[in-house]
Amino acid sequence: MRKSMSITLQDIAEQAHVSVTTASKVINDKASEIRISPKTRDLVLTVAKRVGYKPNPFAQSLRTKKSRSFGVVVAEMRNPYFGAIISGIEQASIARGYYPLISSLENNFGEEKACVEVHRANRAAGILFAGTVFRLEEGILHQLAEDNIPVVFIGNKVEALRIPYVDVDNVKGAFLATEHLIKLGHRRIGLILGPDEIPASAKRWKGYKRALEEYGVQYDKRWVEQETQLRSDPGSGYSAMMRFLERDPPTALCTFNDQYALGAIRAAVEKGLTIPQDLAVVGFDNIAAAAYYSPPLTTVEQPMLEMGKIAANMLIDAIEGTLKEERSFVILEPKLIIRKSCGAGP
Amino acid sequence: MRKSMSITLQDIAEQAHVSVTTASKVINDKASEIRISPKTRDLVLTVAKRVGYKPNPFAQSLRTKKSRSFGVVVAEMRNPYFGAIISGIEQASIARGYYPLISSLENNFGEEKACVEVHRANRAAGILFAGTVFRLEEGILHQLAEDNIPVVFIGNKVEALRIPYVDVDNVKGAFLATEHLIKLGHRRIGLILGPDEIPASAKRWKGYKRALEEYGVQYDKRWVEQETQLRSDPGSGYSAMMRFLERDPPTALCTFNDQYALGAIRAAVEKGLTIPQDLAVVGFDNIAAAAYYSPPLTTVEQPMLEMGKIAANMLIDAIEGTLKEERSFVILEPKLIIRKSCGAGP
DNA sequence: ATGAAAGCGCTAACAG
DNA sequence: CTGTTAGCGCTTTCAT
Repeated sequence: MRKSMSITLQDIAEQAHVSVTTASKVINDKASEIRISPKTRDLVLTVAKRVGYKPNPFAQSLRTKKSRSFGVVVAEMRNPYFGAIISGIEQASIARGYYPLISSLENNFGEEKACVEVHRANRAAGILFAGTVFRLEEGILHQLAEDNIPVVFIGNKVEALRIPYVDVDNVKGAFLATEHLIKLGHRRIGLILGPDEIPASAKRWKGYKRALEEYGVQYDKRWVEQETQLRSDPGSGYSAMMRFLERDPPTALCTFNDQYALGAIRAAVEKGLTIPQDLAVVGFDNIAAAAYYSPPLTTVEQPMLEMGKIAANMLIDAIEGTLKEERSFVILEPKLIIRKSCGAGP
Repeated sequence: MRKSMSITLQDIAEQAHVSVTTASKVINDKASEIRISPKTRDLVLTVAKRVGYKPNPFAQSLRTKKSRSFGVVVAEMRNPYFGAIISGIEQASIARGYYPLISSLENNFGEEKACVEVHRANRAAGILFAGTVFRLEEGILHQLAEDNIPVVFIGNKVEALRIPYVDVDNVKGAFLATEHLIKLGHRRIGLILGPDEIPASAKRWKGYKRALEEYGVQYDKRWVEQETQLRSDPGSGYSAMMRFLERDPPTALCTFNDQYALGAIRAAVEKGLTIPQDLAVVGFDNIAAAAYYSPPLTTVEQPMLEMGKIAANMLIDAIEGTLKEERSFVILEPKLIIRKSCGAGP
C-alpha cells in the first residue's frame, strides 16, 4: 500500500484484475474505437471512478512528448483590455483540457525572448502572443517555427510571417469613430495614436483618414498626435492631449483606447474645457469602466472575450494539427457604443 | 542522431564521455556539495552550455514527484486590482524558477472547487487564492491540507483555518480614509461596503467606526450601504450611491474600492452633485486609473504588486518546506494618497 | 570520484 | 480482445 501517493493505472489494473495496458486503453478510448469487451470496459471505468483516478500529466507528457499546456505572453496584465482577453483564453482552453501558462511583459518590452525561454523550458505545446511587439527579436519566431511549436497572435501581426492571428477590424473601428464625430458636425477632429510599434496604430490612422475622405473633410496632419511610449495607461492620453491644448485644440477626439481617453479627458478638463461641449471624445475597446467615466464614454467596442476564446481554440487546433489555413485569420467586427462623451455636436 | 528532439542528459553524457549519472549530478549540484572532480564538472558544464541543455520538467517531476508549478485562483482577472497582484506573483515566482498557472473565477463564484480540481489534475505543487470566497466549499481546503498541498491566501482569510496569508491592514486603511474626511470637517460620512462574504468589508467597517469614535463623531447605521453582489465593478458603487441619493445623502463618502468610487461619483454627478463640493469621495486600492478620474481620486493605496510577490514567495517557501510560522502572516501598511476628490472640506 | 541499474506512470508496438 | 515488453528523461541508491 502506497503511503498517500496518488492513484495510478497500476492500482486500477490490480483492482480490476486486468493489465495496466488494458486499463490505459479503456481510459484513453473516449470514442470506443479500440476493441475492448464491454464487460472489461465497464469494470475498469467503474474502478477508475471509484478510486478517483487522475492521469499523471508528467508521465503522459514524458511518454507522448506532447504537453497539454501552452504559454501566453501578454503585454500588460494590469490593463483591463488584456484581462478580458485572458479570461477568454482561459475559458476556452480549460474547456478543451489545456492549461494556459500566463506571463506578462509589463513594462519590460523586449523581454519577449525571456518569456519564450521560460515557456520553452516548460515544454509549452504552443504560444499565444497578445499585444506583444517584436522590436528586437523576430528571430525567436523562426526558432519556434523550426521546432514546430505553433504560435498565434492576438491583436498584432508580424507582417512578414504568415502566422495565424485574430484581431478586431481596426480600420473599420477607427472609421466608425471618426464617422460618428463627422456626422455630429465636427471638422477639427483630433486623433491620438499609440506608438508605431503597435500595428493597430497605422490601421486606425487609415480608418480615420478614410472616414475623413469619404465625407469630404480635409485631412490635416496637425490633428494627429502619437504616443511613443509602449505602456498603455491614461498618462499617454493625458500628455498627448496636453500637446494639442498647447497649440490649437480640436473640437473632437478619437483616442487609441479607453485609458487614453480617460487621460485625454482629464487634460482637457484641467485646461477648463467641458466634455462634450468643448471637446467630444470617443474611446476604443469598451472596457467595463468606460460606462462610468464622466461623462460616460462613447467608444468602439472590441469583443475581447471572444477574441481570447477564438485565439485559444486556434492555437489548440494548431497543436493538435487540425488548424486549417482558411480559419487561421479571423477579423472580428467592432461596434460603436454611443454614450455621452460626444454630446450632440460642436 | 535524434530527429529534432530536445537535448537530453544522454546527449551531454555522450559528448562529455561520462555517464548520465555524472552529468545529472553536475547539473543539479549548484553548491558543489557532491564530490566531483573539477575537471569533469567543467567539462560537463561546458558541454551543457554549448548544446543549450534544458532539463525536461516532465521527467524531473515524474521522478521526483515534485512539481515546479503552482496554481493561482483569482476572483476576477479583469479587475485591475488583481491584475497588479498577478504581476507580482509572476515576477517573484519566475525569479525562483516556479511557474504560476493562473485561473480565474470571473463571475462564477462558487467554482473554486472546479479550479482547484484543474490545478490538482496538473499536479500543482501549491495553490494561491486571491480574493476568493469560500461560500460553499470550505471542504476543499481540508482536502488540500490532507494531501499536503500548501495554500496561501491574499486579501482574504478563512478565519477558522490557520492558513498563511498576506493582506493590507484593512481597518487601518478605512481609518485613514475616514479620518481624512473628518479632519476636512465632514460629519455625515457615508460608507459603501462590499458584500459580507468578503472579509475586508467587516474590517473596513471597523476602521470607519473606530475613526468616528476617536474623533467623537456619532456613528449612524443609515450612513452605511452594502453591496450584495460579489462582482466588483463600478455598477456596485453606482447603485449603492443611488440608494443614498434617494434618502438624504452624506457629504462625504468612503468607498470599498476605486471602481466603486467611479460608479458612486457617476451616480452623484447624474443627480446634479459636483465632486468634491457637494460630495467628497475617497477610494481604496489606488489602481493606475484613479489618478485620472474626474476629479483625480483621493484613495487608500494597497501595495498590490508587493502583496503578490510576498505571497508567491511564501507559497514557494511552503512548497519547499522552509516557511516559518512567524513569517506566515503578513499585514502590509496602507497609505492615504491625497488628490482632488475631497477638496478642502464641505 | 564515477557509473550501473532501477523505476517514476504512462503509452505504443507487437504478440498471442 | 488482452497482455508482455520496452522506454520517454530523469534521479537515486548502491557498488566500485
